[in-house]
Amino acid sequence: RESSEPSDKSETSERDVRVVLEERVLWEQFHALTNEMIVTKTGRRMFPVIKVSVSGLDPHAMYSLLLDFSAADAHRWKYVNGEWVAGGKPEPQPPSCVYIHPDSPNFGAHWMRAPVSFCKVKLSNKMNGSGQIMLNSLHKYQPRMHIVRVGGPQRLLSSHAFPETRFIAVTAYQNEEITTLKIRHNPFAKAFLDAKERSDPHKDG
Amino acid sequence: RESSEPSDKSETSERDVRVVLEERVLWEQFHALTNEMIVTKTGRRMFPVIKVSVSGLDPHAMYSLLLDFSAADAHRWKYVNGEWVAGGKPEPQPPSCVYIHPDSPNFGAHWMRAPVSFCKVKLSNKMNGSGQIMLNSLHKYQPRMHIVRVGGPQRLLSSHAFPETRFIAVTAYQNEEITTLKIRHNPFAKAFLDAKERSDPHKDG
DNA sequence: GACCTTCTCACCTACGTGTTAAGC
DNA sequence: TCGCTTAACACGTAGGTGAGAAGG
Repeated sequence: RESSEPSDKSETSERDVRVVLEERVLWEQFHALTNEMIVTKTGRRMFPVIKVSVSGLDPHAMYSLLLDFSAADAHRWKYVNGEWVAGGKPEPQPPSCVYIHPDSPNFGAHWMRAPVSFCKVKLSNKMNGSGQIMLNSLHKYQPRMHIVRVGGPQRLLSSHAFPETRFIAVTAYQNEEITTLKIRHNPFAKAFLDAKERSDPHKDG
Repeated sequence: RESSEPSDKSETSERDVRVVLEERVLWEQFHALTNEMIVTKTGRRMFPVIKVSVSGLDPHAMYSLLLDFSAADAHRWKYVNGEWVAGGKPEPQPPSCVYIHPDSPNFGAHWMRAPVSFCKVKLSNKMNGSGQIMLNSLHKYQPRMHIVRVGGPQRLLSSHAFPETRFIAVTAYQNEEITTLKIRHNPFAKAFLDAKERSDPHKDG
C-alpha cells in the first residue's frame, strides 16, 4: 500500500494517488442487470471498457498500470428462469494473469494527462499466447487496477477495485437485456442496432 | 555521441549500441529508382517502413527511440523526362519535427526483444496537430533514428542515418516505376495489384 | 498550357460485433 | 435432452492505398 517505506524526497508527492472510474453511469446500467462478458478462445474485448483518470503521481517518475481479475466469490453461476443463481463447488481458480497497459512504462505526466483506457485487454477461456487474460466461464470476477512504480526498485503504489465493473464470464450471453444494452452502446455492434431499430424504432430506457 | 561522459557502473554496458536497418533489400530496390514518399495535409505513412533491430542497451535502463528527417541537400527537385534534376534555390528549411516511437519510453529489454517498426509515422506538407512530421514537397530527405536515455538525466546515446532510406517528398508519384514497386509490396495497395495482374499476369523483377 | 496540390472514390487490410447452427 | 462451447458468417468500425478529376 501507499508509503509503506519511510519516504525520501522523491516519494512525498505520491501520498495521494487517486484513481477514478470513468463512464460510471454506463457501468451501473450493466451492473444493475448483472453484467456478463464474453470469453473466447482467441480473446474478446470488454464492453464497457475500464477507463480511469489518475492523479497524484510524480509527473517525472515512471509507472506501469496493471489490470487483473480476482474471483469475486467461490461459486459457479447458472442462469435459470431469467436469474443468476450460485451453483456447486467452483473449479480451482487459476491465478488471474495480469494485463499490463500498453502505454507502460510511462511518466506520471503521461498517465495523468488524459483518462487511461484498458480497451485492448482480451478475455479468454483458454490459455494461449500473451496479452490475453484467462478466466473461468460462469464464474464471477472483480476487475482491479494497480499502479506500480518502475525504473528503479519496483514498488506497488496502489490498487483499486471498482465494484460496478464486476461481471460473470460467459461463452454466450444469457440475459438478453445485457445483449440489448451491449448492442445499444457498443459501436462495433451497430449492425444489430440498425436491425433492431428498423423493427423497433421507439424503444428506449 | 556515445560515452562522452566518464562512465559510471550503470553506463558501461552502452558503449556498443548497435542499430541495424531491416528489409534492406526492399529499401535498396526503391533507392535504386530514387525513392518518393507521398505527403498529404492529414499525413501519409511511409512505405517501406523504417524498421530497426537494436542491441547493446542496458536491459533495465529506460530509453526513447526518435525519428527525424534531415534535409539531404539544398535543392528543390523536379522530375523531367523520366529523371530527377536539382532545381533552383530551396525554400528555407523548417527544422524537421521529431517523431517519438509510440512504445517510448521503455526498457532496453523491450527495444531489443524484437525489431522496432516506425510504421505509424505520418508525413505531411502542412503543419497541424501533433504526431505528424512536416516536410517540404519536392525536397530530398534523410531519415535518422536517435536513441535517448530517459528517466533520469536525459542523454543522447546514438544517432543513425540509413542512406538507403533517402527519398524525395511528393504530393503525387512522379516515377511510375516507384508506383509499381509500392503497389507490388504494400498490402494496403492490393486493389491495384490485383487490377495490374489481371491485365499483366507475368510481369516480374 | 504546365506544374503542383487537393479531394473524392473504389477497394483493400485488419479486426470488433452478436447471430446462428453445429459440436460435444 | 440439456447445457455449454465452438466456428462460420454477415455486417459494422477504422483506416491505409493509388487513381483520376478538379482546383489553383
